Amino acid sequence: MTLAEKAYAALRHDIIRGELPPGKPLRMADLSTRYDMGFSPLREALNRLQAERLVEAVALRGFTVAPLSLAEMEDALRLRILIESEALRSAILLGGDDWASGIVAALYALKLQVDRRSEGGDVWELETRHHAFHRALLVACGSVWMLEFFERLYTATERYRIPILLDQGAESGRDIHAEHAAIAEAVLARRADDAVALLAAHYTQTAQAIAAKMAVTG
Amino acid sequence: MTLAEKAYAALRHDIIRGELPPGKPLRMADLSTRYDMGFSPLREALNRLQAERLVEAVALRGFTVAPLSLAEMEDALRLRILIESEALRSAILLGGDDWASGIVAALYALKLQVDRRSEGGDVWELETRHHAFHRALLVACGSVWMLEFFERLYTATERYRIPILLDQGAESGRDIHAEHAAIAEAVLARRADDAVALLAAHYTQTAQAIAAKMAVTG
DNA sequence: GTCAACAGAATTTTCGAAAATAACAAATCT
DNA sequence: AGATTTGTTATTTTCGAAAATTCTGTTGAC
Repeated sequence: MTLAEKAYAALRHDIIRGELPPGKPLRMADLSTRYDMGFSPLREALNRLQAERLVEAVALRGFTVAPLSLAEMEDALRLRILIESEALRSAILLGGDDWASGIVAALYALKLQVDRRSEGGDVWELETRHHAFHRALLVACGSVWMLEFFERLYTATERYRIPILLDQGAESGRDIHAEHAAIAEAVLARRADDAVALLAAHYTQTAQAIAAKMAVTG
Repeated sequence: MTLAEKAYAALRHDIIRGELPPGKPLRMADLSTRYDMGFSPLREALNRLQAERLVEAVALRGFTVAPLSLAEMEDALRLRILIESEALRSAILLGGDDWASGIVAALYALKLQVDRRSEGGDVWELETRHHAFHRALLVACGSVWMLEFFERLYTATERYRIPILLDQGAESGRDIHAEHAAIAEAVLARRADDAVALLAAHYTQTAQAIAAKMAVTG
């Protein structure tokens, strides 16, 4: 693994997790000491992240962490529903046994980590498995572009979900596992309309929870 | 404008236009002489293009121009229909006078260049105006993510359309201007269903023309 | 008191060379 | 003869410094 790839992974991680907060200027000198490498691999990583809209760049004035806004979050979630609905229908049509068992496995792994949460389970591992579950639903859709946009939008919305995720107690009465299980059940039974409706509802509720949170914390 | 931005624009241009053909290895030394600059700005540009899937990178083995495939083209055009249909409906709902007159202007500018084509009009200018027309249709959709994905997919499909565009004679009996005019008319009359159907048909025909061309030329 | 111009500092951008790695060819061993 | 190792070359990757640019604080004029 080259340094540039390490820099990319590390910066991406720190931005998504909120360790580098939105709007923060990313000075080359600071990054160089923080990640212990020269300018070149950092610049490469920052340019890739710029293309992904995780950082913004102004010529000769450097990079900053991309800002967050309620409007962008709602926009991204709306597009997630559009694209993932289509992808899910395709996957239900095209998916084979590997796909189906992958969903079962991902759901089970997610559940294990969900149950560990109250006793201090790693919240980032939970997030990783959540991502894996949603990807498992769509992976058989047969469209590389849909999967790419899924990843892009998931990353974008993940940044908004972090505050909720870190806020252990405030679950706002949702039973997340039940939602996931219901989606998985409908998908595995190949009830496309049900599955899409459940998935859309899942995201709409997420959007509302985020909006409520952002209204409080600013 | 920094050198890195120049490098990005030049490389992007040359790849999309096919001057750097699919699969071609992009050696740093060659690029350095070709564009007359050092490695650093080139690497930055290549990294951004990698994130846009216009070039592929393998660690320690350099960059190559991303390949083309019929399957990817059909995938991209299918997604264009999905996303642009939704964007077009939004734009028809939200668009004001600026948007509407922008469409009229873009269509007119496009027509001017189309008419110059038989007498050796610049084909790249034609392509620029074609892009501008399709963007003008959607620009009022109110979703930055949709517009971003539109640009991504337009760029991806543009590479496939180049052979057809350069092939002056072979028009396969389509009246492209009539198709654009019909779309614009339906959009301006706010007949969303008609407009979406016409746009989808426009793309489907394009996909077929590309597929036919690729079957011949390989 | 406000605005413009100017120096100095801070920062990014670019270059050229050194280091690291992979691909290739030749030589040695089984 | 075939396979494995060794050395050479080509290429990418990284670093550190120089160049270019922007920002900041101060001075001077109106």
